Amino acid sequence: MLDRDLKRGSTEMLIMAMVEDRPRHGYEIGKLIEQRSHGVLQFHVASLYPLLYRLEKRGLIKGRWVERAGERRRRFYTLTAAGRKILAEQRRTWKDFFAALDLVAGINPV
Amino acid sequence: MLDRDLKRGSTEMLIMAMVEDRPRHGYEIGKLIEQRSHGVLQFHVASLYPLLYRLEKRGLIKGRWVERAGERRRRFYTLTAAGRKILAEQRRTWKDFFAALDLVAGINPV
DNA sequence: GCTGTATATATGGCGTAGCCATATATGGAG
DNA sequence: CTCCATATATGGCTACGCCATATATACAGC
Repeated sequence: MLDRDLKRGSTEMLIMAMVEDRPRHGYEIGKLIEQRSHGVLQFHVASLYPLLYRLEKRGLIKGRWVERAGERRRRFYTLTAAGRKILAEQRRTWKDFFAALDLVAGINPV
Repeated sequence: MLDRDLKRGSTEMLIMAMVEDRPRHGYEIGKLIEQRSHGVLQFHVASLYPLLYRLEKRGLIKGRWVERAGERRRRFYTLTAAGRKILAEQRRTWKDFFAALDLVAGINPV
């Protein structure tokens, strides 16, 4: 099993969770996920940006370009109302999935 | 996100967990996972059998045909020593992954 | 005898998520 | 002048799990 298989389907939730409370740009999102998970979860750029475009296209996040003098342009994303709904659903789905996994395969030690 | 993406990488662990304590045949494994997870986890036959072959080829489970009068032939699988080791690793990996997911995206309610 | 359902295994082809590799560009440290 | 962190972009690949379909037997109901 490869690490990328583990992550399948969790990436959208992670991204959305990062822009839940305030706008963030792509690079920041990637770094933050890595930091907060103590390196367990890492985002490769080739996954990160296409994911952001996909989420925006589906109306779950909304991006806007911000250009400041002496800074490279950055695109900041915020969670939309639709995104908030889907995020809640995905949290629930993952929780249920893990509970089921524990029930069948016994993940948590007794 | 499709359900099949969630499951990626968990299928091997589930199969191995089912043959951890005693031999079971493919069909039984599939049904048992479905039952024990209350329908949350389902195995499609087109995933189940190739997975069993793959695990056997890698030496993680060992199968043997059992034929009894008035019964269709069935292949019973048991976990090998190598399988036991990998199963422990995968349990740990999933536990860590979920902990990280919770840390970053907040799966469990406060 | 016929039909339908549960049991049981088998496999070719498909979609797609996340990655590899690579590209472009800028600011600051040394 | 070089190197690194920052910041975004994309063509092509791999591999997992699924769809669809196939074969075969036991048993219940009529």
